[in-house]
Amino acid sequence: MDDKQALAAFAALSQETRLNVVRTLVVAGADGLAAGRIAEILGTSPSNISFHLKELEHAGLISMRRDSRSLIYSARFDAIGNLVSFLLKECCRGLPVDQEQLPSQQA
Amino acid sequence: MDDKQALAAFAALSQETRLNVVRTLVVAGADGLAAGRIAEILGTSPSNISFHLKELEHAGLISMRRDSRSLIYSARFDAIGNLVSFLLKECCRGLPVDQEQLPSQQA
DNA sequence: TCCATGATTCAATATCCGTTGAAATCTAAT
DNA sequence: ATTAGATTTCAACGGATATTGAATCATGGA
Repeated sequence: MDDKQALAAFAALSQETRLNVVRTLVVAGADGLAAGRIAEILGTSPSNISFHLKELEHAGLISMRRDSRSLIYSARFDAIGNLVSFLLKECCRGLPVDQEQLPSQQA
Repeated sequence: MDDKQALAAFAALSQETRLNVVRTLVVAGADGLAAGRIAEILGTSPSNISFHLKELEHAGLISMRRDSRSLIYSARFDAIGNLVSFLLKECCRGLPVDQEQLPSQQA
């Protein structure tokens, strides 16, 4: 994952509705969810959810397929995993995730 | 880490200069770096780096201390670690990060 | 074909961000 | 007290982003 992809992913996740979309799709798993169902769950309008879904898709965090009239969106677990790896590699130098295991960094 | 903190952290990391600031400070370690030095390394202006440092500090990803005339900024490894944990917990259900892609502990 | 459904696109608007340069602040040395 | 150094703050501007409602597109059933 290069910088550009990571920046796009971070931007995508920095918006409340989109973060909740990703969470919802992660829970939904490989089956995914129709756009309208996501809008319903998150309590937003069709056009608004469509806007945010497009942003997430463009950032590579979710993918879409058509099933009859519905457009089904699902989480791209590989992309999310790559983002975690990016954070660890580029920003933590591979230090362990758990707070207790980190050397105390006072500043 | 709650949603608000995570959203702020993602927003902070979604900008190229700020991502590079974090990387630079992670490499610098606990000693940190003066604002002017960071600006120098990243090739940007004092006022610009000040703006971005404030954003990162507000997001909780870096912290500041004064040393004489210089303001020394350093990475908050705990916060970065918490963000990784958040991503894994909330967005991956703790699952699928390719272990082989994780960086090994570097000297 | 005609209609209903599911979703996207468009246009308008308001707000938020990032950049720039000048002015102000804060600290230390003379 | 004056000056220089390090950094922040301010105001202005342009560009990006989020929201809304109406219009449009695509699909499938009667």
